[in-house]
Amino acid sequence: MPNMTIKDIARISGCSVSTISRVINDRPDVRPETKEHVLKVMRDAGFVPNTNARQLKIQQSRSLAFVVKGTRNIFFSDFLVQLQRAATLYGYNGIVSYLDENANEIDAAEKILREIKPKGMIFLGGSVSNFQKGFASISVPSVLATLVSDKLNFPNLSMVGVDDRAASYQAVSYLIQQGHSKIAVLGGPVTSYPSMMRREGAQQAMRDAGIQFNDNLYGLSNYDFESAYHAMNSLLARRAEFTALFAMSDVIAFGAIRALVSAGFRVPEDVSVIGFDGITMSRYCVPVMTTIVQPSEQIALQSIELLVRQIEHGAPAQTITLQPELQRGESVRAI
Amino acid sequence: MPNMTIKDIARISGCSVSTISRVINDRPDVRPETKEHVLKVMRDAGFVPNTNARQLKIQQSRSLAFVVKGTRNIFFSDFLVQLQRAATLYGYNGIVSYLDENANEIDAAEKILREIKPKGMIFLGGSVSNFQKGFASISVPSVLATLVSDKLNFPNLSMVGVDDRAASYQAVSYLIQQGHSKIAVLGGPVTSYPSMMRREGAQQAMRDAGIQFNDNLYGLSNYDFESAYHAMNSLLARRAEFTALFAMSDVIAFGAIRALVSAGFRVPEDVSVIGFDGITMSRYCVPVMTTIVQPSEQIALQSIELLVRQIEHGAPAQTITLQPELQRGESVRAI
DNA sequence: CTGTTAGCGCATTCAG
DNA sequence: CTGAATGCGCTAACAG
Repeated sequence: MPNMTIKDIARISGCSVSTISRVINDRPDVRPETKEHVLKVMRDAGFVPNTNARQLKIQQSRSLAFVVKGTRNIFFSDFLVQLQRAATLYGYNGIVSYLDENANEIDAAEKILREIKPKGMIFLGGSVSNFQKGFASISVPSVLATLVSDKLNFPNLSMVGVDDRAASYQAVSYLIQQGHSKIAVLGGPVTSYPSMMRREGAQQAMRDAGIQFNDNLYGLSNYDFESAYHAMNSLLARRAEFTALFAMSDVIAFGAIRALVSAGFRVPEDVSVIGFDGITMSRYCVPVMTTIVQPSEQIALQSIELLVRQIEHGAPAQTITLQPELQRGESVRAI
Repeated sequence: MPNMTIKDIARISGCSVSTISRVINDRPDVRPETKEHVLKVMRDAGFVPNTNARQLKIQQSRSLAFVVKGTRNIFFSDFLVQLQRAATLYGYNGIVSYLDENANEIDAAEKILREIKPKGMIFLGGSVSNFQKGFASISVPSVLATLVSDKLNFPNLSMVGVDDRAASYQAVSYLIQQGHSKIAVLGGPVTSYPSMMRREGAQQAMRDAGIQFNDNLYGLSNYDFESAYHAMNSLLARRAEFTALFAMSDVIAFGAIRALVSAGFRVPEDVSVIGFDGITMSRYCVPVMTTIVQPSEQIALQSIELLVRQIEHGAPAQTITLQPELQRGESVRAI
C-alpha cells in the first residue's frame, strides 16, 4: 500500500479525516491520546501526506524560490549552497531558477510565483531599474541578496549585502596606499547596480587621492572568466597604461590575470590586482588573491532569516549592510 | 487578476473548461481556430496553470530531483547548471538537494521521493557500496551521472560518465611520455568509486611503463581545495620525491599547487601537474591546467535524455561511456 | 475535542 | 470536435 491517503488512516485509526488532518498539522485541539494513536497508525502505514493536495488547498507551498541571474559567476554558486543550507535549517526548501544575464528577473519571478507559489523569493543579481519598474507587482516577501540600494523602497523587499561603493573605495584606496596611481578598472555595465556602485567607489577613491580617473582605463566585463579575459585584452590592445587593476569580482580578476600573463606581464611584479567577492579559489590560487571578501555565509543566513520573519510574522522589510573584509593576498605589490 | 484558473479562461474565451484543458495539454482533438483563440486569451490574461492541481489530478509531478554529494566540488556546480538547463529543455524542473560528503544518498533519496515525488532522480557523486546496499528499494527511473561502474546493475539505474580508469590511465601515461617517472597521486579514498578507478588507472599506467608505484607517493584528499592543500603538505612533510603529480580533480590540483608553491616549488618547472574534470577555471588559471576534460555538457544532456526516455517510454536503463579529452595546458613540462 | 462537508484547480470519462 | 460532471487528497469552516 504505497499510496495511502488520510482517508485510509482515518479508517484504520477509527477517527475522521479532519482529526487526521489536525494531527498532521500539529494542531493543539486534539486529545493527546488520539494524537498518539493516529501518529502510530501513520508511522506503521508509512503514510506521507500528499504535498500537492495540501498545497492546492492552502494555496501555497513551503518553498522559497531563488532567482539567480548570472550562472557563470562562481560567487553565486558558492552562495547558493549556503542559501540552500540555511533554508533547510528553517524548514523550507529552496528551488533554484537560473536566468540569462539579459533576462528580466521580474517577469521570471512572476512566472515562478504562479507556477510554484513559493512563500518567498530571494534574488541573486538583478538590475535595480528592473526592480523599480516592475517589483511593485509582486507581493510575496522577498530579499535582494548581495545588493543594497537606497533607490529601492518596497514594503516586501529586504536587501542584504555589503556597501558596494564603500567596499570598492576601500579596494582602490588600498591600491593607492601601496603607491599605485595608474589604476585600471574592470567591471560590469552601468546597468548593473553593483557595478555602478563599485565604479563610483573606485572613482571616488581616486579623486580623494587626487588621481585623475581615465576612462581609457575602464574595461567593460561581465562576471565570467571569458568576458574578463577579452576585456583585459582590449585594454592592452589600446595600450592602456596601468600598474594596478581593480577587478569587480574575483572571477573577473582571474580572467584578467590570465590575459595579462599571456601578454607577458607578471602579477604582481608588473601589475597589481585586487579582486572582489572572496570566493574560495581566491585563497588557493597563485598568487593568493588580494580581494574584498563578502561575508557570503552571513549574507545567506541573514537573507533567509529576514525572509522567514517576513513570511511567518509579517515583519517589515529591512536593509542589512554587512562589512566586507580586505584579504591581503599576494596579488598586490607596493611600488 | 493575478490568479486565474481555467474557469476564468473558459468564461473569457467562451469555451468550456475541458476545451481549455485540452489546449493546455496540447491534445489533438481541438479545432485549430479554437485552440488559437484560447491560446491568445491565455496569453493576454497571463494565465499559468496551477501545478498543484494538475499534479494532484494526474498523480505525478513534472520534476526531477538532483541529489548532489559534495558541495565544495566546483565541477558539480558547473554541472548542475547544465543539468537544470537540459531539464528545462525537456519540460521538467529540477530540484537540487545538497548532501554532506558523508551522508547516505540512498536514505536521502527515499526521503526526497516521499516528499516531492519526482519522476526521476539524478545522482551526482555517491558511493557505489551505498547503491549496492540500498538502491533496490528505490524504483523511480534514475541516473548516476559522472560515474560508470560495472558493479551496479539495476533495471532503473542508468549511468553516464567517462571511463575513469581509462581516463586516468591516459593522464598518467601523458606524464610518463613527458619523461616523468616519479609521479605522486592525490585523490579520494578507496570508498569513492571514481577515486578507486582513477587510482587503478594511474597505477596501471605506471606498471605498463615499468614504474614501481610507491604508496608513499599517494596522498588522500577530498574533492575540495583545502583538503588537497593539506594532503600535499603531508606529502611534502614526509619528503616524498616526485617530479609530477596526478590530481584526481582540478580543484585538488589547485589546492596542491598552492601548497607546492608555498613550499617553494614551481609548477611546472619543479613539479608538473595534471588535473581532472576540466572546469572553466582550468583554462583561465596560470599556468593553464593540463587536465582530462570531462564532457560535462554532454554528460548532463545525455543524463537527462536517458532519464526522460526511462520516464516517458519505460526505456531500460543504459550505461553510456563518453570520451574525455586531454587539455594540453602549461602545467606539465617534459623532462 | 471530534466529525461532516464543501471546495482548491484541473484532467478526464462520458455524452452529445 | 466540444461540454457537463466527477473526483484527485487535503484543509477549514461549521456543527455538534
